[in-house]
Amino acid sequence: MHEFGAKPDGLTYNVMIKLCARASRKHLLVFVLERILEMGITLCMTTFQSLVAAYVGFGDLEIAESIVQAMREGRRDLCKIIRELDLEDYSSENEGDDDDDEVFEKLLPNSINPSSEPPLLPKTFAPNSRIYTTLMKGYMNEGRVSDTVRMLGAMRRQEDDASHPDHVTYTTVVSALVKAGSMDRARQVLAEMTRIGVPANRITYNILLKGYCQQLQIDKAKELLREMADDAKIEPDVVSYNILIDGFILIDDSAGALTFFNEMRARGIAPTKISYTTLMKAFALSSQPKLANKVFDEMLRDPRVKVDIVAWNMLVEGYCRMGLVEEAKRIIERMKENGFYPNVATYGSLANGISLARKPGEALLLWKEIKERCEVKKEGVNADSDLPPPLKPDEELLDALADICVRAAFFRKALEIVACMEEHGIPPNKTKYKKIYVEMHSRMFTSKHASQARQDRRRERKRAAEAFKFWLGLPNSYYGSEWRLDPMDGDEYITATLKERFYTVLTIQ
DNA sequence: ATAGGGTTAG
Repeated sequence: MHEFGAKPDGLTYNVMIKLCARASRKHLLVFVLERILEMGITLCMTTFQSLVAAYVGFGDLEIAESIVQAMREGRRDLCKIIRELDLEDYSSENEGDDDDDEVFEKLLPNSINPSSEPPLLPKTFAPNSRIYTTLMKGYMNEGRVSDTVRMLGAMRRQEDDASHPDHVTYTTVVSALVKAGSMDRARQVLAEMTRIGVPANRITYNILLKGYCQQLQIDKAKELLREMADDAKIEPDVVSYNILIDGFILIDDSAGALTFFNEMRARGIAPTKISYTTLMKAFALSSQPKLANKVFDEMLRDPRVKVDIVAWNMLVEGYCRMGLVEEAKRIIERMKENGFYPNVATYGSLANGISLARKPGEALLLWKEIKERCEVKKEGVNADSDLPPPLKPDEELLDALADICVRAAFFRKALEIVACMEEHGIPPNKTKYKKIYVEMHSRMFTSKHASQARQDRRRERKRAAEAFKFWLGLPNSYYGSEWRLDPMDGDEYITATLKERFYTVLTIQ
């Protein structure tokens, strides 16, 4: 920056706070503040605002609260306060990506050798309603409704006008109440807003609409939609309608969803990609993939919106819900041709479709594709940009695949998948797999009349089955008959990582 | 794409 003769200002560092937040560098936040002070840059309220928002984003309400409290008390040793709290729960484990270390060291050289005495604020800053509201959001995020409401009361009692609750503060309270399912109390807050002359806006109403939909009170939502237009003179927008359309899905009414989609367009409100995708969801979830496809085609034709991965996935989901694997695979080919790589949601839908269609062979193909994308290819990073981006599988996807493989007696693959689950910190549902195994395969390989040739062919599968039983903690050829069939034993006995374990087992014989 | 409190799809 200096090379270009440009000097960083307060805004620069507000961006940097956001950068630290996005890169999961909580412990660096305090050094942004210190850097601003060391460079003699004029501090402004937005910096404190950004800081509190960042800590709230990290879910660290202790530091967020302490900043607000220190500001209230007019303390100038804020950096020291934050540093000490930061130290208490410091762990480098979840502090971002090592590769970014150098960048941050350059941006915040003071973070490497922190000054022994953190700098003082040049003057004091009193919190304003924005900062209070940000802290309030922290309470809301943690479901602390009574703290949210108590905060509102405290703000009302403040002497300075800058700290009084405004429409955003009230909307945050409404949101907290709605999240807790307290629609009546939320309506009381809305009434209070009108009464005291802090009028609700479209966002407030949209939050309430969402609340009624979540409570499956679609009639109340429709009523409120009318009320906001007729009484409050706030025209519903595309978000309001998207919420209602989704509300119809929640009560299994795809026809109602379509009606509202059409009503929205009749009112001259342009659908967004979310509107289209939500309507597709209505048809996908009601086993009408062809209708979902029609919506998708209309979305393709609408120049105002761009089809994205979510829309493609919804299309795939529609076919997979019906177990139409071939159609789903064709869609996935098309999405690839259009430059979209399938993601966990795509593969998750497909895995469920394969399970429904009872085509375990498809699961093997899918697992092969997923496995290739799970492996982090260090060498390929700089070269071929054509490589699909690495995939982070989730529990739903891997569990669906493992389930299929266990049912189909693909034990080697099942072990690969559970190993992958452990690598990604997902606890495999051993109890479920054990149940499937016992119910479906416990009599496997027990036929005494099999020919020698057939027994030879089965050897490899049998070894895999034994390894799988070992992992499940079921009696197996390695531990013989002394093994008790106790659901807890397997978990307690086995301590090595799964990968080490089953590879060792497979090479014993 | 790039600070600044509250809402919508997978």
